[in-house]
Amino acid sequence: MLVKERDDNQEVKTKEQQILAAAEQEFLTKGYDGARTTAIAKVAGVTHAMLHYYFRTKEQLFERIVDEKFATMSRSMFAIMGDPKLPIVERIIGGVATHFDFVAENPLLPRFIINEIVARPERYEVFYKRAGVVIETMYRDLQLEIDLAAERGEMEKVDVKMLFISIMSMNVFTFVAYPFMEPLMGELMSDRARFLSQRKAENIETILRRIKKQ
Amino acid sequence: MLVKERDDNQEVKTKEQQILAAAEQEFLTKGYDGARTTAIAKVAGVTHAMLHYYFRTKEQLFERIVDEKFATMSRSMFAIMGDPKLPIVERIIGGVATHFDFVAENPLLPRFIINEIVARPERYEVFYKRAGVVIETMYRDLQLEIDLAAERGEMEKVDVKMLFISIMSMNVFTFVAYPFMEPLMGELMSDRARFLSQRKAENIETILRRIKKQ
DNA sequence: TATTTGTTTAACAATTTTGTTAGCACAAAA
DNA sequence: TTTTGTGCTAACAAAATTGTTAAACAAATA
Repeated sequence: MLVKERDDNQEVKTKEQQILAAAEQEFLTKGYDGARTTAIAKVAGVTHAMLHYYFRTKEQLFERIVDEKFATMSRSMFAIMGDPKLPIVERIIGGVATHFDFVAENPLLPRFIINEIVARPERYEVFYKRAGVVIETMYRDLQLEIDLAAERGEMEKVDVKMLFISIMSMNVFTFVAYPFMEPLMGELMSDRARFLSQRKAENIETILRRIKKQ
Repeated sequence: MLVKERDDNQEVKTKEQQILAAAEQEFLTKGYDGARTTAIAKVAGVTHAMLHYYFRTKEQLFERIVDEKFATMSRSMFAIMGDPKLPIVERIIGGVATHFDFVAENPLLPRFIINEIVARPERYEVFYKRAGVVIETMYRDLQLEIDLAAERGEMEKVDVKMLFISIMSMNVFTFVAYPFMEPLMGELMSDRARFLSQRKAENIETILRRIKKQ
């Protein structure tokens, strides 16, 4: 009985899915150390024995979440690459916007990933082995395109990696530091949606000015 | 016997100081949940009963560290304000540089603070109450100065708060995301000191272009 | 020297958290 | 109808972690 149905034929989550959903919430907000399997079970609405029945250990449940989160984060980073069909400047600006939206949809992700990597770097060597090569190639291609555009006088000659770090900095910080900044910024951040749209425009403007020929 | 001395008359840390030093390291790297009082005691070279003798609870020991860290972070933020005697553009650029150096000296601080605030926001209402007012006044003054300079055509008219967020974003991200980025960036980040100096220049350049009149 | 005060340790206690197990209930298969 | 397997619960077990205490010891003080 993998998919449960109610009388009215609406699909309902299986217990396993309920546990996964609760675990995602708990791990993303509190991290591995702060998360409690009993709390996860409670939120999921099952006994904690149930949790161990399905996932055996906290560690294994955590891995399920971590794997998915790393995959999501990889996709978000590739979003910065932008649409290869566009001219380079629009491509970069489109990349900033797409990346911003990606992080906006997963605002808890960056802090979670960074904390994880600091806590147990060894664990993610596999991830880096695969990602490193892919990224290096994509960087080379993009750098080539930028250098050509720069020679044509269409933009400033910049280092792709540095540019990427700047883009990630501004987009990620917006969400990671939100809880810290919000009470300090008064009016500006009181309306979250409004602030985010302003911030997105600001990040785009900042990057645009960085790559514009002066 | 508050200050211990050795035969050779060199000063040695008291047990209390040893515990505090070890606790700072443990809490900054692992956070409250990940930290273990036994591990702190071990690093400090004392029994864990000793730790409880001096600080009674993990909570109280943590508060000692947290208070100091929040003070340090406040100072780092005021660094962005720059030197009021300088012309506004130099003042801002100087602020970026000083803030960068500040974070460089406390690379573990931002992640620690953010994690703390996410974990228990209530606890820091006091901090925000005090900081909020001070910051609001300083913002107003700076914004005034910027608006005047903009009217004189010396710089672009920008929102101070947005500018501050951009500055913090780029400077803080450099250090917070370092462990995550380093294995992805190959050559660029293999020499930490070299990378940091390049990154500092890049952050300054980015902010400079943001406020330059076009 | 005797007394007091503060420091240290070892052993223990309490609590929290994770993980296990025996067995019940129920549905599908034989 | 019996059997088999799965989902599930309650109660228990184990481990890790924090916190306490009594007593030994050392240092300062009267």
